[in-house]
Amino acid sequence: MLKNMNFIEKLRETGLRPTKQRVKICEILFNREKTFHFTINDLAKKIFEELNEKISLATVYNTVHALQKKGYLKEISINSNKSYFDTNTSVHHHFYDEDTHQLIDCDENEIETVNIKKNITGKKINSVEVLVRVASDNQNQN
Amino acid sequence: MLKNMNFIEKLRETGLRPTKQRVKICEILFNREKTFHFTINDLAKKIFEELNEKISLATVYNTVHALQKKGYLKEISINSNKSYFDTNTSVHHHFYDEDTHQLIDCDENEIETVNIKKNITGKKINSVEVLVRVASDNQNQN
DNA sequence: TCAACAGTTTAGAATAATTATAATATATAA
DNA sequence: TTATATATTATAATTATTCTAAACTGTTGA
Ligand SMILES: [Mn+2]
Ligand SMILES: [Mn+2]
Ligand SMILES: [Zn+2]
Ligand SMILES: [Zn+2]
Repeated sequence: MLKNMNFIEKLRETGLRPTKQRVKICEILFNREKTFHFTINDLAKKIFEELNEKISLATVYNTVHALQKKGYLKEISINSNKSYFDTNTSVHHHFYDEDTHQLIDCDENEIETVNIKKNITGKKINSVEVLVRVASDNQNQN
Repeated sequence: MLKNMNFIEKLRETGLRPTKQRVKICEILFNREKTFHFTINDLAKKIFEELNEKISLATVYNTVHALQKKGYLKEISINSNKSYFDTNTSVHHHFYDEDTHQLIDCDENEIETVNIKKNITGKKINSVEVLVRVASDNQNQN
């Protein structure tokens, strides 16, 4: 689902009825330059800021899960108390800023391809993803 | 906290009172050959199997968090609905079996050192960890 | 055009993991 | 042994998420 699209068409193509709520959520999620990493709460807050009316939390959950199922969103595991979602659905790596709790995507060229030497018989590799945890460097005030 | 230790001594050394419950939990967690990856529920179940009396869930949480704070346990993020803990507290990589929901540690030599080319000014890297998701290979029945 | 129907939204209830509370019990220092 | 700080426990509270069931809306085809 790319930038500045007709989301009504797009939703219909993927078998999702283009309701007012879904179109608005798609605009918020996908009409942007960069990858968006968010929690359900981030999204609900942004919806309320951009619209003046609010969309039910249940609908936000429903829509995010529907978009995820259709492959337009990906869930990311950073910590275990809430779900993060990502508009970049490719297999890719992240920096996680432990101070600001922000996720940053890594481009292909920023992390060398990870070489896996282990093989588990009967199992295939679905994804290989790196998480780089960073925090402010208060040590070297030199 | 190594295998077959006097956990009463060990706990006292780290400033934790060696209560009956803590000693028993340490025995279950650390008296084993291999790394133990577990959820609070896994641990609570195992406690009830090995002891005949049960330890309050609140105490299980308290003890796991106390051990984590002292550096004897590490929290792992696999999915966002429950916490996984790891008796291997070093920075290391994992295979996650999406069929069985089991975590497997990677040895140093099983994944080549990940080369990070990106630098974020003012931030230092705390850890670089790889998660390899695997699942049963039903494709090649050839 | 518009009724019919399936799919969607919604508020609120239910669930599940985790954390907080506060009374009771225990470990340890004096 | 006794006093004090800490820990355990049952239970309540909290938080994220999912479920429910009634009201609503998008779409289809007469
Ligand atoms: Mn947690
Ligand atoms: Mn989830
Ligand atoms: Zn991303
Ligand atoms: Zn591990």
